[in-house]
Amino acid sequence: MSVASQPLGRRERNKQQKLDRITAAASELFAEHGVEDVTTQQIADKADIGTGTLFLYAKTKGELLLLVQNTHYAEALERGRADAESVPDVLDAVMSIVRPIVECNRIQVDNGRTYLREMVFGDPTEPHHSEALSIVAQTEEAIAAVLGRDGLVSADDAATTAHIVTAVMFLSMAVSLNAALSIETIVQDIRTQISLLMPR
Amino acid sequence: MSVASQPLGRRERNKQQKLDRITAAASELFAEHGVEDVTTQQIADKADIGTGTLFLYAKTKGELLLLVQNTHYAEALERGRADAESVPDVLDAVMSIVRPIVECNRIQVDNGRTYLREMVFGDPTEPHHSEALSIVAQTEEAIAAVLGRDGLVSADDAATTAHIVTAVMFLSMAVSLNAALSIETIVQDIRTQISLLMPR
DNA sequence: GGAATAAACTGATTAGACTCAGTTATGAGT
DNA sequence: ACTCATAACTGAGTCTAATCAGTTTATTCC
Repeated sequence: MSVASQPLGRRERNKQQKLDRITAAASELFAEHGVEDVTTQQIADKADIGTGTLFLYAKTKGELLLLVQNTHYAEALERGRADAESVPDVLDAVMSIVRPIVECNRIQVDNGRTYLREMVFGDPTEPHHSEALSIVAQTEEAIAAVLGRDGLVSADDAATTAHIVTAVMFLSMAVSLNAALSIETIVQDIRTQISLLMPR
Repeated sequence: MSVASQPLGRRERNKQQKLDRITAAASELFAEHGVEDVTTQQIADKADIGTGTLFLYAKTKGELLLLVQNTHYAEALERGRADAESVPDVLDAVMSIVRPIVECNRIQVDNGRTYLREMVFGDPTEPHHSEALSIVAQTEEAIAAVLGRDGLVSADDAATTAHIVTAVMFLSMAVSLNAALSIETIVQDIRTQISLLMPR
């Protein structure tokens, strides 16, 4: 075998496998019971690792949720970004980025809201948190790109507007009072707000 | 003594005194050490009540913080509302409502951020939480009033815009990445965003 | 005054996230 | 092959918010 074919020793491989088992275990348990009703002990047991080991891979339970949900969020963003390209109206195009994110976030309302809570209030120096922030930044870039594509607004204004759009979207999904609302209602609520932000 | 002069029996008076002692104890301890570094036990001890009694007056530690901070927030709103009247420019007037709220929220950054967290994610059926929501609603009304005072925007649009303003304000104050920023920087950040919302 | 009823109170106990002192596995140097 | 150093792991233990079965205190009604 070539020198580069096995750059990972047993140690690195074990670590990767453990992380995979943790991700799978947390993912399944969170999806089935909701974050609140799953203990870190259950996750450790299902991943077949010690209690303490879990916290070497994610410093808090919240980080564990970020780890699990980031992938879904990133995929939703990708879908929306693709959709937006073929939508002529700017507001509609922005909404085609927003919609998949809301849908993804609302697959399980509690998990979605807790995910947002962790993003806003969690520790940004933790790896999974900073990955989440990077996806948010990408979301704002995608929205800014749509806003700026007709040359009607400056790049600066597009970026600021995109930031407002994510703020509106986050709060609509997060607030307790909206917890019981349907995806459609939330999307409509967001649309009403950002329609006031469109270039006039 | 007249029949009406003592409408409160001993029971009601005791309850009120206890609530006062709890509010005072929590207020002092939170202000001195920050919510995170104060245990509910310390608050109960300082208020001279049993551990369990505390939770008859506030169902969670978060509710206790809402109880303490609501008063300050309401006062800040009142100050801002008064200031705004004498400011001719609409954007400046909105900012004179925003500024005292930010200042009040940032007296102790951790407490301010935790307060916002409780408002967004807490249980709206709890009394202190619902009071907080009522102050938010009043904030939006005050901002909407300023936005609509020149007759440039419809009442509906003013209300929606005011809602966006509070969303922007909340997130600017809440996000971990802004935790270290000065009041001035936060205010400027909010101003930049809401300037794009002004009637054009 | 003295039951009877209900509201308010209490602290020992529980549950669950997270820590840390001690152990084990891996890889590097010889 | 055999140290030695270090990274990774472990689960018993800690800390603290929150609960609840049992107790005290106030009020009502005779």
